[in-house]
Amino acid sequence: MGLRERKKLKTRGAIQQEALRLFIEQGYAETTVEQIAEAAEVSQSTFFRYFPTKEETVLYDPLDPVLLESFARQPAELTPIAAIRAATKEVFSLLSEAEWERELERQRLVILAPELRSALFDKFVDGMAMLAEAVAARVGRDPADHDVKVWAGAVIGVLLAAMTETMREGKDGLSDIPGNFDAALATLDNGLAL
Amino acid sequence: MGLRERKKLKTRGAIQQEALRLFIEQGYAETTVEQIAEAAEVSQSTFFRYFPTKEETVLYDPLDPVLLESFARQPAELTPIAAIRAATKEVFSLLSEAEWERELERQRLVILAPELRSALFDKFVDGMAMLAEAVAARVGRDPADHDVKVWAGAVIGVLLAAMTETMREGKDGLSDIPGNFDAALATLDNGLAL
DNA sequence: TATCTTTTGATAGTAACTACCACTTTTTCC
DNA sequence: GGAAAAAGTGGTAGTTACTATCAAAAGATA
Repeated sequence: MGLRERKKLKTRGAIQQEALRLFIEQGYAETTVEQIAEAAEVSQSTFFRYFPTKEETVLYDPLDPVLLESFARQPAELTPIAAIRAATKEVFSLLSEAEWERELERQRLVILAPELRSALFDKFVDGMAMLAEAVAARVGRDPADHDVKVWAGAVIGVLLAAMTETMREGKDGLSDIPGNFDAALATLDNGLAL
Repeated sequence: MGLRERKKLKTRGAIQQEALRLFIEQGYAETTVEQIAEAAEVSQSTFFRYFPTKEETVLYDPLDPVLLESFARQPAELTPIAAIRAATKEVFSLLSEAEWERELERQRLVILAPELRSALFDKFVDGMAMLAEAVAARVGRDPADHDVKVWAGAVIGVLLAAMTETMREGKDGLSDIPGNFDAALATLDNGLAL
């Protein structure tokens, strides 16, 4: 890996880290891009070269691809939903204490700042498409298949429900999205009796 | 109703109408608030007094409350999902040709403009909460009940899937969100077999 | 008519984001 | 190793959504 690429990774990391720090300290809306750029020791121009919007500094989730890969590796006997649950469990258990803290903090930020929450939409749509593709490969169907799409939609919807549930609790430091997500998936897998 | 109130309704309507017209003609991002204000013959200050953001001129959906009310009136024998399907069918059949056109146009706008799509998130979250409340009343459970929330999440997720499916088709003038939604709900009601 | 309240428009400002250009740093090729 | 090409950086000058403030106009009330 050339020097140029290493430098890029470093600046990207620095910007994101300083952004998160400032958001936590002062709040999202109260932090300007100017401040972030200054703290990361780059110009505003550079900031916008690395992140198309201020939102993206928080919204980028490095865990997504890891989760998908783990999902693909789960044994074939499991139902698709059981495979999701196993994958999330595996990935989160691999996280170090510090990474776990950082991830929870990020999720808290996303949930608490209304501007960020609304920007989440596109992430959900993208996630749904990726999920549809992954499960299609798993059960040997077309990703464009109607049932596959509906299934992915339902799973993403359940994730949304878990998020908002966490949101409502979230006065204190709990905010256990993964746990709530797992419970919700279990319910969905059991047939959604009402 | 006093003159003051009538005037307010009129300005509100004028702003929204001119906004939609301009968005369709020139695109959402290409239309400035200044243009809308000018077309509606008000100042920018007044614009922002009526609509907190530019987005809100498109995002307000007058059909939501009507749908909920219809849902509550559906016969008790129907499963909750069957009740949703019956309600949407009823409400859309009540629309005049012109209203239907206008509603489709609005939905097309929301789907096509990325800025608007991301602003949809809060609408979905709100919709999910309202749906949870409605279905809780219907089956005699607590709206905070875990199963109820998961169910509402799944339904909203399925709606999301129907929307994106429509989005992908949507090169031509089709864009039949209600139809796709109905089909997706049918699948969900049959147990999401994969 | 006189006064009190609401609505309006004008002005000035902030902050996110874009376009452009000159300058420096890294890579590539001889 | 050095020159040319490519990529990355910072600065400046915009545009636009949105906020704050205030004086003038219009409507309600008596």
